[in-house]
Amino acid sequence: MKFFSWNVNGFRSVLKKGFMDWLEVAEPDVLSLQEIRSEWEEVDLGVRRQLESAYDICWFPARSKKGYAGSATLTRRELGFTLTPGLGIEAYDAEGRMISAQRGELVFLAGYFPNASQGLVRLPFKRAFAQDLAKLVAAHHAAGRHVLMAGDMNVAPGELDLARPKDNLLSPGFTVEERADFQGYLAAGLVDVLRERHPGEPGLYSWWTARGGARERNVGWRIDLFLASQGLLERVQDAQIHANVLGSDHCPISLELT
Amino acid sequence: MKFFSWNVNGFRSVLKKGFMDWLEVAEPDVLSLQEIRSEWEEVDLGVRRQLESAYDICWFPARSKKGYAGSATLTRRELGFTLTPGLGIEAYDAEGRMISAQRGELVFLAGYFPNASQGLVRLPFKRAFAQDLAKLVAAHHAAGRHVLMAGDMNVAPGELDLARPKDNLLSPGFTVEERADFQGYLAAGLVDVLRERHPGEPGLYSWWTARGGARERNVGWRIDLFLASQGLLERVQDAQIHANVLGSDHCPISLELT
DNA sequence: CGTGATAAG
DNA sequence: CTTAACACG
Repeated sequence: MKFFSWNVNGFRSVLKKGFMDWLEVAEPDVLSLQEIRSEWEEVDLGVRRQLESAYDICWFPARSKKGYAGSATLTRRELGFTLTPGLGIEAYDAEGRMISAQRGELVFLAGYFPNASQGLVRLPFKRAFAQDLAKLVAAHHAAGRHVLMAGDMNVAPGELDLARPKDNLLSPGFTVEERADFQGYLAAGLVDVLRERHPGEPGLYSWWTARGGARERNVGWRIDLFLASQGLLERVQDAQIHANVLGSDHCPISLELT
Repeated sequence: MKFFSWNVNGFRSVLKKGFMDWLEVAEPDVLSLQEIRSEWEEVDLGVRRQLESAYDICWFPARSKKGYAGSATLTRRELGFTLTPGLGIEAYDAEGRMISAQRGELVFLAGYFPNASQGLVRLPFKRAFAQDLAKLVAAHHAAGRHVLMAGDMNVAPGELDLARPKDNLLSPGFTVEERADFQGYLAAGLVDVLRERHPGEPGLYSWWTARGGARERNVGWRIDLFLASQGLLERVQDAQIHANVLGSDHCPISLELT
């Protein structure tokens, strides 16, 4: 079962840049999209029909602000996932942040984690979100469920996960607070799958600023992640960063489960 | 002496679409631009230097709102025009509407006349502007000066001056009020030069909506005009609409004076 | 630097 | 439909 996650920075934008071609090649069984920045009705009708023919779709745009944030989860129809938009917490759900997809004892919890923003003005919001999410993961574990958490987490877990750690100690996405909250996910029993499989390997990034050729020079951040319950690790076949896939300032990441 | 007027709908935009090439071919002696929508400092430095090498330039952007309206007048340096931004009436001058260029007994009064706007919300403003301008023209005439008035006047003088007069009797640019105010310019002693030279000729337009191929089908309006003092008419060599010149939703117009 | 909303035309 | 400002990332 191939899981993908991609912050598309505007679904209508990435559609113009070959998203459907990518989809045909990647063949995800489960796909989380972030920053869809559109209502489902605003998406090209042909695309909608094509996607609906193969996938169960939970399209979850922000209610709070048009064209802002939002996420979607698509699961291959035959897999029979149950899709639930939101965490049941209005502040996050109004921004279309997280979607649950459940199938048996597996919960796929994916979406667009808040950005701490310029001046860290949304750091408190982001921290509350992370802490609420860690509690939810712990609750799933307590109930005997496995969790696969994915998305644009807007935090680089460690120094290895961004090209310029020293320059970004106070930047949104690398503050001590954000990294501490990330540790909270691990404390809840999750594992950063890609880092687990590539300990010590630098240069593995999933986001590059659009300014000044950062992507060509691979001056990036690894902020798009798959975190898996420890009990799920033996089922992980593969975890990848598809840095060659263009169309957004983020690239897709994937994880394969038996 | 070749006078040109062109609503460029964003000077930086038209620069990308070959404005400088057009300038080299057209060789205006005097050029009024409307809807420059930029500060002079925002214009490409090479372009600024090139223009400054040949022209005296009065760049008159709106103070009231960034990227809105504004006009400019460029006169060939050797002609020795005196350039004065504004009419001395704050409400108009804050929007960078009109520039005077004087040389001997000739006053070139050009710029971007207000648009009555959706719902005619600015019709009162536009009427006040037109009436103040007519008074100014009359004053110049009383003082023995000739006036050449030009620009995007945002009014089609008569039924012949737009493709769909019946459909636009209540539209901004063709209301009875706007046409009455246009008559005020004629009452002040000005003549619509192009119409004077082509009485009864339809299809002479200078603006076409960007929506739905209006320009290809020549469904347009003649709202960019040269009006000349009666005493100036014997010096008029030529008056043209350059409908083939692209780059804006308006095309340039010109008038040649001996 | 790019996406999308918005105001204005 | 297009320009430009703006918010956000």
